[in-house]
Amino acid sequence: MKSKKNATMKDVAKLAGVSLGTVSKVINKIAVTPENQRRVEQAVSELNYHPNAYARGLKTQKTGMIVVIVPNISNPFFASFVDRIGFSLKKRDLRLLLACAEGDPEREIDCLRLASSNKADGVIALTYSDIGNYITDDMAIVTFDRYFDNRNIPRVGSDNFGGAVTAIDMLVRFGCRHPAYVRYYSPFPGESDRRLEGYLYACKKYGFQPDYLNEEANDREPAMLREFIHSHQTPDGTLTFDGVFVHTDYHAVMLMNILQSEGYRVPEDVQIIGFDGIRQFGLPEGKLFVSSIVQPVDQLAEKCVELVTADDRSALPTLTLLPAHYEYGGTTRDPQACSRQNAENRS
Amino acid sequence: MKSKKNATMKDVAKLAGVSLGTVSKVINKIAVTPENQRRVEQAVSELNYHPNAYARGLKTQKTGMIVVIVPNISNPFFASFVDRIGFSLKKRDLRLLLACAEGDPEREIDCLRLASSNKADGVIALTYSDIGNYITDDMAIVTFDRYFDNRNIPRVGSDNFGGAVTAIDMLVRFGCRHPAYVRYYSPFPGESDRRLEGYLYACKKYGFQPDYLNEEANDREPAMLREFIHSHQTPDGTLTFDGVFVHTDYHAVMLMNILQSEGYRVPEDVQIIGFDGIRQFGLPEGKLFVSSIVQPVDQLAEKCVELVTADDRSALPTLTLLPAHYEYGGTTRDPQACSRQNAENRS
DNA sequence: CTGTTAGCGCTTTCAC
DNA sequence: GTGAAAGCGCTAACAG
Repeated sequence: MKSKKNATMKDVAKLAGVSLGTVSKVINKIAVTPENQRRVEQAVSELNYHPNAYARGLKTQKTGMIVVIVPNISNPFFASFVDRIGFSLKKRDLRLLLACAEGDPEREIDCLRLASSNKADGVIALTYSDIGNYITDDMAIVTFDRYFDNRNIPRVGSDNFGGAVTAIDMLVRFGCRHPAYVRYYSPFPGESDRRLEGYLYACKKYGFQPDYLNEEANDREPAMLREFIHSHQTPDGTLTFDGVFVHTDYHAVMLMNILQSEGYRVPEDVQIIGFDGIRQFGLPEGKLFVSSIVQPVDQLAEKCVELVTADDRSALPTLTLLPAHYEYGGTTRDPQACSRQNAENRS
Repeated sequence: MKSKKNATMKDVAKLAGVSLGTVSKVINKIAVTPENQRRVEQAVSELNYHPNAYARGLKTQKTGMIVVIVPNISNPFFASFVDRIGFSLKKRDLRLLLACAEGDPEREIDCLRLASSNKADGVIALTYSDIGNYITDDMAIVTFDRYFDNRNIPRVGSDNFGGAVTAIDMLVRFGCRHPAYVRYYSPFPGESDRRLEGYLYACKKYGFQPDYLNEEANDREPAMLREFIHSHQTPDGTLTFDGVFVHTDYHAVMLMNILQSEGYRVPEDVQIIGFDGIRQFGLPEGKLFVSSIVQPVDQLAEKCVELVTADDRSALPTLTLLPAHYEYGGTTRDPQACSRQNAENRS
């Protein structure tokens, strides 16, 4: 077992007393005589033989690997997305080649190349860089959320518009009459832009005056939130909004902390609903940081894998939207959830 | 560009009017005449040529890929570990093949096989399954924390003993006189077992009576914590411990929630220090969930990569321990941190 | 420095 | 069914 070179198909053939082709057939589950089948299997286990993936890949031009590009994996949403992708891939006996771009477009382009250089059979990309021009028409690629100009790349995402409408519906149901919206956006167009549209649509539906913060992601995010709060204070210190739908859970928590440090109570004075459904410690049953519109990560991942592995890529849907749902996370005056929680505490 | 087969080295050679070997040299950065260099480069870009990784791998028996095995990637500690591994790998122009075992030993063994079947050059394993017997002597493998019997597998981890001692040192410095310890452990031996030893050592050092909960991970963890609390209540409701060092941040939060639901204040009545240093939303500057002994994830990852890529594996250290440090996260009566935080809130 | 050539380990015709 | 043989695209050893 020590430093011995790996057994090759040739070795197996010799030991089994059959030809190379026969061994290959057994490995690839093609019919051979039971006798030969047995002898080959015997030799395989005796030599602890495992087919060399590279030789096989060279021949078949298939690698069994899918590149997954995400900005990073520390972000809990990306993490759970990758986690579920891995799960869906595994079901199909595929491997996950992870590429964390860390905001470096070079890195993403490099990963895209993996697909061209036959190191991977497909790419699932969740990216905020401008790599549209490096995507060649022949590669199997699916993007999450992100839209690329001039290209017919299948896109998968949550129903952001519907999710936003749900957020406002919920805030209204829980007593809000002045729901605001806060968003820091990436400069790249994607499906999550629909959250603003959903907010505006819901405002019109309820006859509310839209009131929102809509800025590009930047370093002054907390400061801007503070300013937003101050600019909505009446002389007696109360706020002109009583609920906020926030573009992401991350910013929802940021807003909550700032509101609290300014002496406002959440959810008593201001109710908050975020977006993403990020759970503490990444546990499937983990607590949400805030009440949120939860993205259906499992199904999103499965859909991405389904599309990237599709046999016929010519008939793929350009856009696939999956429903996101509201879930209580402590920052809404949700009567049902509150009573449920009390019950849990008693247990 | 559409459906055209990828250009091969042969195509490049023909277009450039040189031989295969010359092209290969250019690709592998071996000296050729400037004229040939130019012509080959020209042809390469003209044909958009990329070397086929599988053909190359077949020849060189190198793949440029490292398998990273973790239980999952939703757990923030594993996520940031993988994130940093990716970073260290990238510096060396290596790729990360991610395997989330999801507690399935079969899956881990399968990944180990990748290394044998030449699909990967090495393995970094953070695992809680019993896969020791499937590790062959010839594979480049490094484990995080986990110890395998009878095998000389390089191990990397935090200085768990030292970290535990620091935890108690800190609790004492912040006024504790009765620090307890709580731990739910995995049945597999690893370096993190040293946390208990560190606790016991520190108790002896300070002349404290050790007082701890030490159980295997199970489904009744919250219930057992509640029982632990109840069994430490004096008739007037106060607790016989005034600080708890908890084996992980995750359980530290669990304990904190239960203590609070029982009417105790953290850190006023009970101070808590966890272990791991998990940050909210995985941000490098993110808030800790609890005061904690922070594992040096960056250095741990770098060390793992360093060891797995070492040229001479015969002289590798069997164990490499990196220092973990205390960091304030709201659950200790840390005077310095409190004042710092107040300053921040004012900003 | 260059071109030629022999494989790396496997799959896949193709006659038998 | 089976075995022989021709490559997949690349690297490395060799003679020129």
